[in-house]
Amino acid sequence: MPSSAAGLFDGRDALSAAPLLLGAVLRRTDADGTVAVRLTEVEAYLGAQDPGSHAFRGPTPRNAPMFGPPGALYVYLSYGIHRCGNIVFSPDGEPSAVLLRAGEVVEGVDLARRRRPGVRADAHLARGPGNLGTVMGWSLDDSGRMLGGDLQLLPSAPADRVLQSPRTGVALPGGGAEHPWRFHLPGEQSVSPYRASARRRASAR
DNA sequence: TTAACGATTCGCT
DNA sequence: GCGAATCGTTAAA
Repeated sequence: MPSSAAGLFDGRDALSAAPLLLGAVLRRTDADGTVAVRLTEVEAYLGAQDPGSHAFRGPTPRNAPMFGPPGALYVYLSYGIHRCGNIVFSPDGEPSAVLLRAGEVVEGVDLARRRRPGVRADAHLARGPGNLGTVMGWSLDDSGRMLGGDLQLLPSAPADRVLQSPRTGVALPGGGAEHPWRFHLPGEQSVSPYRASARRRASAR
């Protein structure tokens, strides 16, 4: 892992690390080229005490990286289609990860546009976790991979202003106002609009 | 083996 | 702003 990011993982869980990731740049290089994204929106997920987390019910083949060492990537398939990426934190071996929800493409805009045909505004290229995954070119093979090499996290100075709100799309108890674990930068075009989960919307009626 | 359910997105109104 | 599409993952039978 890059030495510059190492301190970020020392004894920190996803909840305390999430706001620090805002403004950081994630940079991935593969056969197609390089794309880098400046993170503008993230969400924290914990373990046994967080019913909204994939790790809540213990390890499974899919969420195994969340139970592994910090500094790994956890990629999962959402709705059978979208690849969403997380960065794993795990103080004391507790599963903990930060979902990368949105960002601004700061390098490789051409490649990002090619990966998202039909998108008009560049600010929308990496808006939403599935879309961010698409421009980054995640594959399920990236799940469990450690940061480093062709996958770099470049930390930034802490943002001077961070907004906090309930997590998007999480239906279970602890996903809504009880745990406002979504963090984003103010005034960013790339931040995805908040949306309650389908289940929560239905039950709210 | 089977059925239910999304840490979502996009197109249409 | 609303609603359907879509298929892997999970838990239960």
